[in-house]
Amino acid sequence: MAAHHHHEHEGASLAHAAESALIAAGEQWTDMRSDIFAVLATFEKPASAYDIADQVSQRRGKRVAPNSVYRILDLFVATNLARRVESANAYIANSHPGCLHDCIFLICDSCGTATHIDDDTLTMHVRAAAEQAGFAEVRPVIEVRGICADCG
Amino acid sequence: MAAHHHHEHEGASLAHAAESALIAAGEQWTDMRSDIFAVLATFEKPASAYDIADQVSQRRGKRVAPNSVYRILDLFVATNLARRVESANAYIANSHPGCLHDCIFLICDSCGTATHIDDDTLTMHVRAAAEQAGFAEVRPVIEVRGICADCG
DNA sequence: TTTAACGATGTAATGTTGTAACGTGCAACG
DNA sequence: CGTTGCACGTTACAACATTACATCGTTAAA
Repeated sequence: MAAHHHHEHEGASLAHAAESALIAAGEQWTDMRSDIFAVLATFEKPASAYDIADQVSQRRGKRVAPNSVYRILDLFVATNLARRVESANAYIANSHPGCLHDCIFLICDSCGTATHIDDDTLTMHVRAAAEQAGFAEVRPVIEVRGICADCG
Repeated sequence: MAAHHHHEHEGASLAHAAESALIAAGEQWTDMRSDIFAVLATFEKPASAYDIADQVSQRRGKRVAPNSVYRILDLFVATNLARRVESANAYIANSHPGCLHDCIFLICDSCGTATHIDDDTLTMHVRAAAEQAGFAEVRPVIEVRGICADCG
């Protein structure tokens, strides 16, 4: 089991880390992006683009179309500020933007919360298996559905 | 690396294996189920429920609603005759129904084909990591997106 | 033999998730 | 000043998925 330690941001600290990471990627940190990231970060569970659109609309007092949310979510995923949870069609803020590695999500079928694990040894094995099979530009999607400790 | 060997069915042999597995699970092997499985098995790539609905409709000369297809696909997934590819919102026939284990899918972003790998050592580690975190009734979703050897 | 129950499928409507195409506003730069 | 490029708005639509209820045929009890 590989240990992997790093600081987990939260609240304002996380927002600031996200801003820095986005700037570092040569992108702008606009009001809209800031709002979307802030809303995304408040969710306990993976949030759908539509959930986010609703919240951001409220916060701004003006309708924000899902479309716009998707655009920015895509950017966030591309720049590692957020992750897409494939098995939930939803997104989750990355609590340590700037730190790049594959991660493993555990999603509770009962309460919907997602917890996130890092195990680089494991993910490297997955990558290796895919590359062995001739795959390139490998992007692992490792998620585990189940019942969490609280719901069990 | 754990080796895992078993017979890979195809064509009529696969259909028969599927039938046996479904019967063994205490379910019926109806015409509709047979048709849906047959169509699913012809696809090279993961097939959406709507793709399958279209093909089955043609084959039967009568519209089959996506609804009906989803019902049967759910059954197939529950009984291990098929798998859902989460990152593609699509389904793929299980080439060895009756043989139960987690599997890893490699999906090409370019051509869409999915190849399937078994590595029980790897999947057991994923399970172990999830259980360690307090999860129960664990169901791993391990997929790798990338560019396959043919498209590379 | 009727009839009740059940499982499988049909039908229709609707909800959710995701994209495409194109328009507008604003700031940087010549 | 234009013009260029990026962010965002607006509309429409496509793709994926579920819900509720109806129908049909087989089985099993009365």
